[in-house]
Amino acid sequence: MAVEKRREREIEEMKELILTTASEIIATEGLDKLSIRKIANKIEYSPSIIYHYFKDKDEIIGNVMQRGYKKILSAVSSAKMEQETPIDRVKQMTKNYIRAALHMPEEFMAVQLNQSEIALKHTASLFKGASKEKPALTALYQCLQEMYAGHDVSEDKLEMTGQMIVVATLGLIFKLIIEKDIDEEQRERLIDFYTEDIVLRIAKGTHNDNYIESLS
Amino acid sequence: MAVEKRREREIEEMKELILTTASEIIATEGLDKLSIRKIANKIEYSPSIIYHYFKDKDEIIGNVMQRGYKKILSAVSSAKMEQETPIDRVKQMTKNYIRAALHMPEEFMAVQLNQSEIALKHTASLFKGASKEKPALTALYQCLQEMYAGHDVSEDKLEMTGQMIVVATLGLIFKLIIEKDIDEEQRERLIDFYTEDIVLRIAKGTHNDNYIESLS
DNA sequence: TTCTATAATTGAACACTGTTCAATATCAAA
DNA sequence: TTTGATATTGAACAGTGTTCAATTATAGAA
Repeated sequence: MAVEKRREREIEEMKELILTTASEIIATEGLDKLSIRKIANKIEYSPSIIYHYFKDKDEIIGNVMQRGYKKILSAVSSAKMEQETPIDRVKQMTKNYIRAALHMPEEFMAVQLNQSEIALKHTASLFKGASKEKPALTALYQCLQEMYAGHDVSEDKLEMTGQMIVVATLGLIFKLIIEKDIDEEQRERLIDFYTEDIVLRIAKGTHNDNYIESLS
Repeated sequence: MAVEKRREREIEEMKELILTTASEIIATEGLDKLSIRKIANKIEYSPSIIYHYFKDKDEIIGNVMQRGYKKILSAVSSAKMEQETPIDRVKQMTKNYIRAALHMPEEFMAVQLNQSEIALKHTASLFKGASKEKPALTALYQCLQEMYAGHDVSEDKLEMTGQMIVVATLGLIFKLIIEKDIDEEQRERLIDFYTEDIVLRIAKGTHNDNYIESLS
């Protein structure tokens, strides 16, 4: 019986070894340079063995992505408590999200572009009612609800607004990742302009103009 | 001499044949299923011959993408004249851009994600001063300039605002393409909400609040 | 028309890829 | 020590992009 526990642990360790090795390759050489044989070489096993621990390459990629993405999500949610007003929380969350994504560009792009089941569990969704299920959206949605508490704004519009912030942020991150040779100063200016200004423009739109004034 | 002209034409026809075949495969089976051998089979030539007309696979993909993207750009610029006010032109341009992109999702994604030289010539850029060089940005930039003609808005902020609209639009398109099983109604609602509402929220932010009022 | 130089086209090969599977090695339990 | 399970391997298959020497076709000169 004790032996079974050890085996289980060994299996977990082997999976871990494969995943971290894959992670290393992705980080240093890029996702497109990741191959089963390259992983096998690094861990000094034959390529075949990998298929005893993972169904296929996609499952490995999926797992690596999931891990990376969890880090990003935790970076976002850590902002929830730090800031006082919902507006500041939205700002902070967005900023954290962008920073975290730019720290793991390969993983981030892969998770977002991969429509595999494992990825869909973690990425934001545009489906109606998604705000209540997707972790990336719930926090944002709650902030918006706080902002407009007591004001006559339909739940529908509120959700769409949240989705638009997510979508716009994704677009900015994508562009910043793709255009990697953009100079540091311009990059910072854009991130700042986006988080300090654009996000608010989007968020503050969901109401009558008087309420805009009261928020600024 | 006349023979040279014919040869030139034949080379052009062969290139055309390769590109349209590649285009077909991409449209029906997806970019990841495109292979040199598959193109060769379809045009009933040996795979090697393709390398006499194109440097490598990337050059073929680049050319296919360029063509697709030109269609999208022309769809955008066709809106320039139709609408009266700059606001309506921005709306129309954005709508056209989204629609055109969704009609050729594979090409669009590939152009945007491919950071090859051929792609960089056509995609929007976040570089400072890019608005004056990139076709996707110039039209938008001009509308914004019109909107704020005579008002005290720095050129810098105007450009960044334009870039933010582009970036946000890209994000929406990406998400709509990736989440392909979203239902038609929600898709339309989102596109409408974005073009009719969000774009304006972003665009109208570049000024004092009084000017906002006068624009609505 | 025949010969020659040039360009088009091919087939075979190389070095990769993901994946499968029968054969082998390892090791715990009987 | 033998048995049974499982971990591990090597070889193979079918696919990929790409190169290159050998072949074929063709246009212009003799």
